[in-house]
This record gives sequence, structure tokens and C-alpha cells, in this order.
Amino acid sequence: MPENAPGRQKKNMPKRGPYKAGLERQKQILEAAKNLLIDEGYHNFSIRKVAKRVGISPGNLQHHFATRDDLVSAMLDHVISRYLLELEVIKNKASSPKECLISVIEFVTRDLQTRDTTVFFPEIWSLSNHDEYINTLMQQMYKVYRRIYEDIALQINPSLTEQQGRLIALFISATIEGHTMFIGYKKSNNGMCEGVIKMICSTALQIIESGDIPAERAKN
Amino acid sequence: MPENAPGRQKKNMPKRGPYKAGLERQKQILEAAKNLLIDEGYHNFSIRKVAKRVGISPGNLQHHFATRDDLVSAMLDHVISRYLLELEVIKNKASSPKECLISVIEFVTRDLQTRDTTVFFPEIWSLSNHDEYINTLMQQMYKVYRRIYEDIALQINPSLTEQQGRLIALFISATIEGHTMFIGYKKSNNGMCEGVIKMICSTALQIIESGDIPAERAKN
Amino acid sequence: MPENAPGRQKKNMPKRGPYKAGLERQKQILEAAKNLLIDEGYHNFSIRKVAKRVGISPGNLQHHFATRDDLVSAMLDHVISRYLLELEVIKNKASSPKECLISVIEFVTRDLQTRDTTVFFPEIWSLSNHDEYINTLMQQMYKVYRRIYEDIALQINPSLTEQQGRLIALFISATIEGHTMFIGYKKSNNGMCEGVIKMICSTALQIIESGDIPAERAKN
Amino acid sequence: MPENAPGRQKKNMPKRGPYKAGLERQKQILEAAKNLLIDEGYHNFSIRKVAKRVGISPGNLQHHFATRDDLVSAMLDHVISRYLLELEVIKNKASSPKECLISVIEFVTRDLQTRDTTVFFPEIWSLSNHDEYINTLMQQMYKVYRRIYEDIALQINPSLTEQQGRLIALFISATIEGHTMFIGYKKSNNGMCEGVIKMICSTALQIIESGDIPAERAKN
DNA sequence: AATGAATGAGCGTTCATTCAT
DNA sequence: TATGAATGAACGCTCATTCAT
Repeated sequence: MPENAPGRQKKNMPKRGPYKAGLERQKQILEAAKNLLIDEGYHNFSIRKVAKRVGISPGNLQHHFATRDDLVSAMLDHVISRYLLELEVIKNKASSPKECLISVIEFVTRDLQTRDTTVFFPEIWSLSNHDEYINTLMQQMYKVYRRIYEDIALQINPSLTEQQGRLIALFISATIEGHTMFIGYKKSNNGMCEGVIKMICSTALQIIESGDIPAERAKN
Repeated sequence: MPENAPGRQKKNMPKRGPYKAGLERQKQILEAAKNLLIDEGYHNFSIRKVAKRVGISPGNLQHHFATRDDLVSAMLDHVISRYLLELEVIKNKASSPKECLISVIEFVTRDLQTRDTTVFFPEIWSLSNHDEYINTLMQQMYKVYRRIYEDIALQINPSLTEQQGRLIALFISATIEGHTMFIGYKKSNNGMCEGVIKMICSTALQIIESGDIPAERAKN
Repeated sequence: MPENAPGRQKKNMPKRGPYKAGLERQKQILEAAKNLLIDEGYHNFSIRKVAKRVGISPGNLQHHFATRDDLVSAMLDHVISRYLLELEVIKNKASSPKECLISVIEFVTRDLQTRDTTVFFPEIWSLSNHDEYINTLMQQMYKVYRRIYEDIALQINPSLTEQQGRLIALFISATIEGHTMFIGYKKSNNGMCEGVIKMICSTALQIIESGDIPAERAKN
Repeated sequence: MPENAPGRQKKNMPKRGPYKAGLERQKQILEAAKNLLIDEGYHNFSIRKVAKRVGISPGNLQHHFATRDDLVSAMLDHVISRYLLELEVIKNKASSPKECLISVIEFVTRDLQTRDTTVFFPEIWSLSNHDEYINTLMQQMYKVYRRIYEDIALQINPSLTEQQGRLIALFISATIEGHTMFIGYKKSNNGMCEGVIKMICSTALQIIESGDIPAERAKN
């Protein structure tokens, strides 16, 4: 058993890694798992179904991912890191902070309308409330993601404090995510996407530039 | 067989209703179902667990709610209509449109921090992608909810078109909902709640008053 | 609880009989039970389904027929006695033994092609192997039925012994019944019905008239 | 998952078959299923009971036969093909058509008196009215079986048309089957078996030799 | 790296039956 | 005469997991 796939592993025995063919298999499995999650939802997710999609036996799948939790964790890792990578590319394409802000907002918001994103993220949101590991994973992802907005905000308006930057970044990212259920794939208001984008962009810019952000007090 | 609980029923045969004790039971069941959903998530939801929580046999539960879907639907109905009722009360307490806007935003956003709300709504969001009935239920709820913001917006700024009102309402509601995963119960940024509220309020007012909302074109 | 419906009752408490309306209900129930048996087979038979067909509650049905076995027994009684009555009528219409033989054979064989008969009797045959009460009921019915052939045979050929008459009657009745699965309702050879009838008639007559029947020895 | 046992399968994916031990298990299961059917009847048939008889877990049984229908189908297949094989042997032992006719009739009729046959076939007859797959299976079996009588009849009396041969074969086979409920295992007239055999044989021979069979018209 | 065999628990559901109303 | 409430057992089935091969 390799058990060296990323995820929730406890025991980390120093074993030989998977063969090349094995790595290919793992990717197949993770893709199939992602698609199953999206097609049927987490409440209909099972390793047997994943195995059937890949065309291997459940026993074999469990050779690659020892437990169901391992598989789910690895799959979420897989999808999330790919998503963050995409974001990085978008960010690096822009030549000015403002342009960067707008292109990231546009990319993320338009991406909400793809089936994968419309379905995948709410799945994570609900899961994060019942599984601490998944919650951590998700919060890490959003921290990395919000960092983009924080950096941009401070570049556009250097007079902002770090805390203000964090609050702004939180506000922008939460605002975008919150539209998923309304303008997402097959959602009844998906025609409003472009209008929403404009509102988010102008609001974000206005907040950043005005610097009129409440001072924070909470610690936690 | 009662089967006349709210939910996914189509044919409404003229049957005698349940006894008083039966109605009490139904409420107990719906409460237990809600709590189970919140405690363990939809993927761990089962009628047997609900029955165990109520302290009755699965057979008896199925006497009250014939199928799992019936139970889930009735439970969602139950929770959602109670939530909308609460909103109505908040709305009616306010004496001016602006005050109303602020108090509704404050109520809803603070409510995000209760465990029930933090957990319950993401559950619905994810479910709505896999169950058309639940999606319809959810969209109806949000339509009623957004109607509040639409009315307020048009009262504050009568020059807004209906479409602009709808877009604003969508933006405000989506912005609030989007914070659930970040400032909700036990979420890492839950200390930022008050700051977020201020930003949402000022942003909402600014958008409504400026009337600087993109004209829409998409139909779909 | 009346419990005075025919069937498998053990305790026969001297209670007042059912009201007129109750008797009507009992007939409704028995008819519904018969139709359910025919529509879905004994393995899908349940008192709940019967109750649903009648439009009453299972509890109420069980007020009329205390147990499932009671209901089944009463229903079989009901159908069988009606069937024997029909036969009696056919028999009495004929003016000569030969004519009687032919008309009974024709009636019974053609009746095999009705859906009710095609389905109902195999159901009894299989049940009789697992329920002694039903087996007794069935054997009684066939005894009465075969008696018709016995009488006719002895009338046509008075030189036959009683044993020979019984053997002939058994042979004729078994021959007819055996065609159920082949020329019955929706069965692949149901076009051969008339040919079959002619063969049965001529064979029966030939056996009776020739008297060339093996002497029996077995006792049991 | 083997799922390659005979039965109601459609797609025949090129999977590796079961291990040797697995094949043994499948046979055990089919035997247990047959015996359960005979002991308790189809209405008391359950995969759990079969599993208990074999001494395995229900889950394991479902590994070999994925659904209840698969199991039932495979079991019927199993029993029927064994039965047809036996018949073939009997047929091939005979040296003349007449002898063959008599030995087949004797074998089949006497076999009616074994418990297995007395119980098994009525079970199929009733099931065939509620399950199209089983009806097809049964009709195929009887077609093969009747073919024996058809061939013999045409050998004994070559002047018979094919249609006449089919009608005769139907009549002989139906006549035999029809005696199951009367001379079968523990049935009240089982002492008449030998007399019945003689009547069937002489009747069959007489019909075949005389060629006095009604011309058919119906098509269907 | 892969499959098949096996377990045991849990699921939604149906059911016969009992009983209070 | 009728319904609704309730139980407890059984059903077919899916599942995560383990293990021998």
C-alpha cells in the first residue's frame, strides 16, 4: 500500500513510492472522484462508484487510497491546488494593481457559472462544517486567495492598515462567493452575471480607494 | 396514514387529518430532523437516526412521513418558513426605509454566526445542486427575502428601475450569504462580523442612493 | 371484531354479526383482495395494499378480517365458491350427458383464457404446496368439480366402476387445467384453444365409451 | 464483482471471471436458493434466508448475485437446464419412437411425484404470470420439451403436418403437467399415478396413430 | 498493481399486527 | 365501524473495509 497520496494520513511509513503507472492511476481516480462529487453530491459519494468510473475494483482503489477519507481529502487537495494555480496565472498576467483586481474578480465571478464551480464549492462549504480537516483545507485555500486582494488593496491604497486590507479582502471574496447559488450554472439569476461583476468591481475599488473602512477590534 | 404534512405532495385526497398528538409528534420529528442535519450533515442524515432522536420506531416515523424525501422536504419547509417569518417581524419593526435596511442586514448577518444558520444554509446550497425540488424551495425563499431589499431600495431611491432594484437586492443578499463560511459559527474570521456589517450597510446604501447601477441586458 | 367471516378462524365467540354495511364492506374487501392477487401475485399481496384499493385504513380492514391468513382464506373461499356456482349453472343447462360433458369442457377450457383464471389458479396451485389449509380448500373444490365428470361418465357408460369414473374424471380435469400455462391469457399458444378443446372432448368421450381404463390398485 | 453468473444479464463486459472457490460458492448458493424456494415458496423467498442456508453473509451473497432478480433468474436457469438435460438422457436411451414416447411420459409423470417437481413447477407457473422474464424462460423450456413429442409424433405417423405435431405435443405435455396438483407429492390422488400414466400413453398413441387431429386455423 | 471473496453495519422501506381513540 | 399511532421484524440493497490470491 503506497499511502503516500496527500491527505489525511496518520502513519507515514517509509515505503517506496508508487510506480509511474500508479501515479497515472491516482490522477484518474482523483478526477473520477471529483466528477462523482459534482455529479451526485457528497451524500451520494462512495469509493465503489469512483472505482466503477475508473474501471477498477474497489479493492484496487483502496490500494491507492486506503480509506474513504483519504480519497476525499486527496481529491479536495487536488482540485483546490489546481484552482489556486489558475488564479496565480491570472494574477501574474495583469500589469497594474487595478487591472489585476478587475481581472481576478472577473475571472472568479465568471468561473462561478461553470458547472464544476457552481457545484463543487457549496459541497466544500457544507462539508467544512462537519469535518475539521476539510474546514482547515478550505480556510487555507481562502487565505491564499484573499492574500491576492490584500496585496492589491495595499498597492492601490498604501495608507490602508494590514487589518483593513484583510477586511477588504474578506469582503470582496465573500461577496463573490455568495453569488454562487444565484448566478451559478443553471441558477435562475445567471443572466445577471455581468451586472454583478460591475457592481463588485466598482464597490471593491470604491472601498479600497476611499479607505473608509471601519477599524477593527475583535481578536479571536 | 397522515402523509398530509407539508412537502413534496401532489394529490390532496380529502382524508381526515392526524390527531392532536400526531401533530405534536410531527413537530418533534421535524425539530429532530433539523438538529440531525445540523449536527451531522446531510450525508449522515437518516430517518433511523431521526427516529432514534425522537425516541420512536422507524416504522412510526414512516407513518408520519412516508418517505425520506417527504421528511426532508417537510423539514426544510418547516425551517425556511420559520426563518422567513422572523424576517417579516424584523422588517415590520422598522420605522423608516433606511432603518429597515440596516436592521435587516444586521439581523441576517449576525444570524449567520449562530450555529444553526452557519451550518443549515450551506447544507441547502449544496443540496440545491442535486435536487430540483430543494432548489425550487431555496430559490423561492430567496425570492421572498430579496423582495425586502427591492422594496427598500425603491423606497429610498424611487428613480431606480425594477431591474435595478432586483440587481441591488441580489447583490446585497448574495454579499451577506457569502460571508457565512468566513464569519460564521466557529469560523476563523468570525471576529470580523461587525466590520463586515458596516461595510455591507454602507456599500448597500451607497449603491442604492447613487443609482449607479449597470443597465441590464441579458434575459435568459 | 366480527371475525365471523369465513376462513381460518379458531375462536368462534358468539358475537352479533356484522351490520349490513359491514357485509357490503366485506365483499368489497374480498373483491379487492382477489384483484390484488391477480394483479401482483401472492408474493406481492399485503393487507395494506388491499386496504388501499378499498380506500379504508389497514386497521379497519383488520377489523373485518383479523389476520392476513383470515383474509386470504376468505378470499379464496369467495372466489372458489363463485366458480363452483358458475359450473353448476353450466351443468344444469345441458339436456344430455354427452352435451353436458362437452359444454362443461368447453366452458372450463375457454375460461382458462380469461386473465382472472389464467392467473388465479396457478396462484392457488403453488400456495397449496405451502399451506395445508389452502391445499384442503383446493382439493375440496376439485373434488366437487370432478364429481361432475364422474357422474357424466357413469351416465354415458354405466358399466364403469366407481374407481374408473374417478380416474377418468381426474384425467379430464387435470388435462384441462394443465393447459392453463400454455393457452391461457397472453400465453404463446393461446391460439390453439379450439383445437385443444376438440382433442379433450374426443379423448374424453373415447375413454368413457371404450371403458378401456386400467384397473386401479393403489390405496393410499 | 463477478456478476457473470447466468441470469438476467445484458451487457457482457470482458471481466475476469470468478475464482474456482467462487464458482463453488455460486453452485452452493443456487442449490440453497432452489431448496428455499421449494421449502417455503416464492412468497417466503429472500436472499437473506438463502445466505443463512449457505452460511455466508447477505453482503457476500450479493457479491455473487448482485440483485434478488439475478439470483432468482440464475436459480431457475440452473434448475431448468438440469431438468432438460435429464430429459435428453431419457430420450436418447430409447431405441424406437414408441418406446421413446412411453419412457418420456413415464419419466416425466413419475417425476411429478417427487417433492421438488411437485412444488417447483407450480411456483414457476404462478411466477410466469407476474414476471415476463420468467415467463420467457418457462416458455422456452416447454418449447424444448415439446419438441421431443413433436419429433416422436412425426416419426410414428409421418403423415402428420407440423401443426398437428405441435398440437399433439402441446396436448401431451399439458396433460401431464396438469396432473401435478393431483397426483404429486403428498397430494390426495397420488396413488393413481400408474393409472394416469397408462391413460396418457394410450391416449397419446391413439391420437398420433389415428391422425384424427383438428386442422388449425388461428395464427396469433 | 490488481481482483475476488467476505464481513458487518447501516440504509429506506414494507409489513402484520396491536391498540387508543 | 372507523382512523391514526405505534412497534418490531424483515426485506433488498449499498457501503467501507479487510484479506487471500
